Amino acid sequence: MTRISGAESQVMEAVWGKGPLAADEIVAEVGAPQGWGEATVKTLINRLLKKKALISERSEGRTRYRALVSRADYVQGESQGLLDRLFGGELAPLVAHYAKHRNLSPGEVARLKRLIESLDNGD
Amino acid sequence: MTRISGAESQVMEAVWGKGPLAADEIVAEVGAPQGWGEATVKTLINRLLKKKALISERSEGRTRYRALVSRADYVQGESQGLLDRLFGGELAPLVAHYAKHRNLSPGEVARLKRLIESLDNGD
DNA sequence: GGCGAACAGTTACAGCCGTAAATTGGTCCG
DNA sequence: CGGACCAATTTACGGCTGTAACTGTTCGCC
Repeated sequence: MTRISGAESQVMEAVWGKGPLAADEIVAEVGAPQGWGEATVKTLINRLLKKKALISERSEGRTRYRALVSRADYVQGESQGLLDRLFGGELAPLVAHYAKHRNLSPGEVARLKRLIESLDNGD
Repeated sequence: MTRISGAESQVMEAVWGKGPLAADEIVAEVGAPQGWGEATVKTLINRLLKKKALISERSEGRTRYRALVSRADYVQGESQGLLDRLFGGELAPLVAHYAKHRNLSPGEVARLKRLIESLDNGD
């Protein structure tokens, strides 16, 4: 339960995105883009196994790794921590900060607007 | 330029919040709440000096530490990283996620709505 | 059934981080 | 001038992280 680190999360993203993957598939998926060697990815996989974020299961002669923690939970923890540490746990200050320092594109503003509206009435 | 770590950021928050502080003031401000000894806080201060996030200046017989990096820059870097890693660099997915998993209070929704509107028309 | 290839898992190592003590160096008061 | 304080530097050490090589195991083919 030691927290998923940055590099490890790349591996998790691959598995979350594509379902259970074999080691060499994970290497192809994240090692290559990241410039990591095969050995490195293996280490990450094993650390994730050890911290029970992945489980290995053998099927049709290949070992595949399946996620044991959900992406939602992970994202939850990460963003919660950031929100709490930096913005008093509230969204509005984050959005304000982001708007001020990054120039939201009109498209993004529109998307946000629709989203907020849907939250406001209904659902 | 090595990035401000978690513990270090506590020290930075104190200085950002209260302006230049002396060592023992920082200890009182962050060491006590966090349960850190004086020595620990000293280490953090020194690491921050080394990475040029703080500078020490002597005035009226006391050495005070002043922030060299702005909170905005720090916050920027941190939240940018999170947004990029977890939400494709866009705000809307973060807001959506947060809404889904944390039940925005109506008050917060209203605040967001006003904020978005002000972004939309104007400035 | 043995051997090599493929694959799974283990060990390694340096750097950063949290936590802290010890040592050195500078200032100011008496 | 000599302590007393305070600041700064150095050293310590275990755990986590990024990065990687090495070893042990399994399975198919001869």
